[in-house]
Amino acid sequence: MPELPEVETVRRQLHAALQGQTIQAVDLYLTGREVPAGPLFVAGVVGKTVESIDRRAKLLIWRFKGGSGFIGHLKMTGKFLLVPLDYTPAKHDRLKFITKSSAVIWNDVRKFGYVKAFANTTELESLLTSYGPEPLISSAEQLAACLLTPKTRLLKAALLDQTVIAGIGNIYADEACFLSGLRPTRRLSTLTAAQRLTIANKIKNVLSASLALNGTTSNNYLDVNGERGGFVNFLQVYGRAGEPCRTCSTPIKKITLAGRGTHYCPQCQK
DNA sequence: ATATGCACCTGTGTGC
DNA sequence: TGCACACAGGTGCATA
Repeated sequence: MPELPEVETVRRQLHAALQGQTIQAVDLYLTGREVPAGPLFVAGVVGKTVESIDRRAKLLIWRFKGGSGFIGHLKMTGKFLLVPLDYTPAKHDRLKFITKSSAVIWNDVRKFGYVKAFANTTELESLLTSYGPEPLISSAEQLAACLLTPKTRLLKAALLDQTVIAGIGNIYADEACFLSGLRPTRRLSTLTAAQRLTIANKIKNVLSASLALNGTTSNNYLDVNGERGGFVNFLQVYGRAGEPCRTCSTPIKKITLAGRGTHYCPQCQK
């Protein structure tokens, strides 16, 4: 579910809560694809001290002192929740990481998310090889250059491809297209250099603006404190099918593109 | 080499 | 109230 702003919000909160903390115990509620080699995973985590919680694309990276750690992908409904030690397990809880003063729950309704251990930096790097540049770190010029080829590709499909630019998902792809005045159905070859630079800047702008409000909760994303993201009130097109465009009042249109619900203003976006 | 469709799961909202 | 169906923030695969 979560895209870059939501994952980064969770990263910041987890990092603040866990840096320097030792994982004293782990409760494993369910073993399956989402927790590969469950007992082995638990054994690799217990007793480790958190050095940092980092992020690459939509992946959270738990780094332990000594170089090992694990990555976590929230996919559509994954959550890390910070809870008190006397917390009662809830439906869809998969893991509980227990520290001296609190605990972190890994909960995932749809089981698409996963955690996966790595033993050292080399193993971690091998898990991160196929991602494009980070949009909040890279310059607009760098991002614009990622949208040149393949020429026949749909703009929306390119934006969703994590190997092109990392971290953009369905919400921010649609929002960035609207803010750029570009239809998501445009082929890359039809974009001018100025338009590529515009959308690159809008990608950075919309991700930053959303991050400042702890992301977007349209359905069930929650941060580690169970709080909703505040950016939902500022969405221009996502989830607004049939509602008037905030700029020109034309009803927002919804189509399927790249297999995803895609929202745009037929008047403002060309 | 791209697009499409489906698969992975569960929950929720809608319309009959 | 029940039921059937569409749809959901992500990816990865098989097929066209």
